Amino acid sequence: MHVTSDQLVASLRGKGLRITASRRAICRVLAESHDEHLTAADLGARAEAELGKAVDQSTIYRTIEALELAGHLHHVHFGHGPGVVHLVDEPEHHHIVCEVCGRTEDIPFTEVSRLLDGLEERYGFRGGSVHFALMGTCTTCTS
Amino acid sequence: MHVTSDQLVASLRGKGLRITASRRAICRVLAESHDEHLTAADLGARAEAELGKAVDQSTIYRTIEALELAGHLHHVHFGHGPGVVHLVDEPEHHHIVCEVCGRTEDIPFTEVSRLLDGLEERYGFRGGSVHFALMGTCTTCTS
DNA sequence: CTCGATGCAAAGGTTTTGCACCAGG
DNA sequence: CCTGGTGCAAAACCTTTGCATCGAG
Repeated sequence: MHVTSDQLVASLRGKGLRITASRRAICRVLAESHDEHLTAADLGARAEAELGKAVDQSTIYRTIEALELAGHLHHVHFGHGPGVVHLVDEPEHHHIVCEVCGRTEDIPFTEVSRLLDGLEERYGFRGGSVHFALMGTCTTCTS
Repeated sequence: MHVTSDQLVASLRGKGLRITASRRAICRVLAESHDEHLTAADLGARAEAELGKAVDQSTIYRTIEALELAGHLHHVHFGHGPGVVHLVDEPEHHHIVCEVCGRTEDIPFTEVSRLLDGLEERYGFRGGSVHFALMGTCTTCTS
């Protein structure tokens, strides 16, 4: 099962952080869009819609930071432009992005773990971050 | 052998582009530092040193763009912060970056090509871009 | 009551762009 | 000459920060 808004809220509270209406809205948006990749701007817009009042961008970024520190959020770069954020429930995945059409796809982390094991042996490098997407070209655009 | 400054200049000229003292200096800097990864700022500073006069940042970026379009330059992101640029002579390589200490290393492209072949089969995705480094942790920092 | 969260505004760092002028071919 | 390159300045873009105030616990 996926992380719920309440679990996120509880986790923040457990860390001694305070829960406000804005944070609750942000958590709700994230829980509702666990399968999407939202920019800070997206997240802000949806939270404002849920809440019916403005949420400052600094609040968005600071809440993202809090959730990231709490281990609930990853933020990832898909190319140039804004970073995106998604919950770290469900199996860890990596991202591939077509540089031509911009299409993105999630791939199971196990697909890349073999490569990363090789790198560890040969280069003393434990690659584990999905912070940047893999860039390339999808077959449609390869034609 | 590595690309020379003259070859870069000739290539630009061949595309109908014009050669100025600034561009010549930029090409010379790039040819001299084929094994380094330079930010636009680095490149500008060195070009100014070679030339003994100021080169505007917009000129740097526009020349980078021209060389990239001509297929001579890759620009790569090693994490947050400025992108870096390097010539695409010599065997293609990928980059690994330790997220903790910031150490970077080049790895032969063949190390990752097996992974990418698998992705192509299973996801219809030809990964070929080295636009983003692989992020992870080096053994020193894993301890 | 205290300390964390918020909003506002401003700065930060990198890259892009508009525009008038200059100069390569 | 004509088109592309240059410098300058400003904007664009995303993110971070300082500070006074608010409000959760």
